[in-house]
Amino acid sequence: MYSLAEENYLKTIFHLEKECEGGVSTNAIAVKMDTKPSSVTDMVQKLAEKEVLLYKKYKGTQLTKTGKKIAANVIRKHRLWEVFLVEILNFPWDEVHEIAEQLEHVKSDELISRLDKYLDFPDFDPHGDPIPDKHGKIKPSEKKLLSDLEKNQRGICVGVKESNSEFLQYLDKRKIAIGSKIKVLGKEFFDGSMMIQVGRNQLFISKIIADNIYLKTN
Amino acid sequence: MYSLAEENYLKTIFHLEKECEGGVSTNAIAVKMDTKPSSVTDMVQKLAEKEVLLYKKYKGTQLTKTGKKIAANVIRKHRLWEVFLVEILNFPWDEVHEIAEQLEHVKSDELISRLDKYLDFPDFDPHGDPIPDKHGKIKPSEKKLLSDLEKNQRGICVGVKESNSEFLQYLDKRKIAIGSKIKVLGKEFFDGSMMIQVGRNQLFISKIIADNIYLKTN
DNA sequence: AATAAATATTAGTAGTATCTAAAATAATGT
DNA sequence: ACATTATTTTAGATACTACTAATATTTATT
Ligand SMILES: [Mn+2]
Ligand SMILES: [Mn+2]
Ligand SMILES: [Mn+2]
Ligand SMILES: [Mn+2]
Repeated sequence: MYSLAEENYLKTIFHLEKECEGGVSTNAIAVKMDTKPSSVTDMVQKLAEKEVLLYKKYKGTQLTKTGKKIAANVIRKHRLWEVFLVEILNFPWDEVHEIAEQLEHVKSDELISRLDKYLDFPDFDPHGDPIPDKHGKIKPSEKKLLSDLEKNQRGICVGVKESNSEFLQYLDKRKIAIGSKIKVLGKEFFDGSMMIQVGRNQLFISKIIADNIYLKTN
Repeated sequence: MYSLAEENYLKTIFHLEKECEGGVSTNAIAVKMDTKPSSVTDMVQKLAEKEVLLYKKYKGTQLTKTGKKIAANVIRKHRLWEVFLVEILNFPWDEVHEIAEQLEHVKSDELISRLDKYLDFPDFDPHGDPIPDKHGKIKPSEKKLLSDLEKNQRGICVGVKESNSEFLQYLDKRKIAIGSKIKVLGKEFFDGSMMIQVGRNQLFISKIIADNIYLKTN
């Protein structure tokens, strides 16, 4: 059984592996977890002994198959609980992450299995992130960043990249939600800002915003 | 904010205070928490400094008003989650306690408030125990032990005293549940064993069983 | 009241998870 | 190539929780 701290490290490394190729750095983990590099070294060495990750001094770490499975399971629990909080308890989507951070560490396979069934086996969490299956497998989904679309292209919002509260409330205010139809009306060359149409409304967004919205195009 | 360990101590002492009058002994806490008396002394001294309980060396402890409130809130969360697990996720009543032991420590008032509402503000958990309100107040309920009834008295099962899995499964097998109508057909003088009627069935139970079933009589 | 037994506390140790400060290694710029 | 900077690791300290063994206190027994 893995401790809360161990689970959080595995989860963080799992997420970082998708961005950095070939070994996650100590610093990257420290930044993401808001802790000190020395603490990361300690934990990473402990986890290496438990064989959930590979570690070579000064060279960064990679999860083993076991490590990935444990991490994916924590993420599965996190996202299922988020669905529960939004769909069943009617939380706004910007308030659920913190609570799911706690719920994801509750240990009971039976609980997650029943929760999954009760929620009717959802494939995505409220922010559009895929929910791993019980074996840790994640469906690959072809989604594009809004910032990569060109003028006159259109798509449906399927997720967000960052999901901090301020950003999600920004989207709420502008009626951008999962499922919204978005069309690029114009795109500035030099700063990547855009004029877009969301439903009937037209609005202007910066590249930073466009970099954090995922669309499915057809 | 109180740690998981602290919350468990407060909860345990809260429960023990109802039985032992005038100070809960270190040993009693140790037995109930399956730990060593020396560990209890350590923790109790720490909690005394935080002023959630009163402690005099060799004299046992008593919760302060603050301590009682914290404990009651943990119990409130525990029991609400048990209702959720049984009523919503259809867990059998003998499997929910362990999971609720973990869920009770999730910190979010908003979560509990919404869960309470979603469950339609239940007054009792699946074992018949009262759910404290958000101020920590518990409705006093007049319930009697089955073992205190005499021949020909009758009542409705409203709860159980012990709720370990074996006992609850024993009750399941004999179709004794919350809401069951029970009548005492006969009672042995020397060992307190009874012949009872549950619905249409007659069955024989030992005093130990009768000591753990609560009835409401009218 | 003296002795024995039960109960409770203290002292010292250990495991977990963090931190700061110092030292080691790697990467970068001239 | 060498100096500077950034990154990473180690050493040593702290907080938390629980343990064992030794000591102190209370309670029960004769
Ligand atoms: Mn989240
Ligand atoms: Mn977490
Ligand atoms: Mn319970
Ligand atoms: Mn607990």
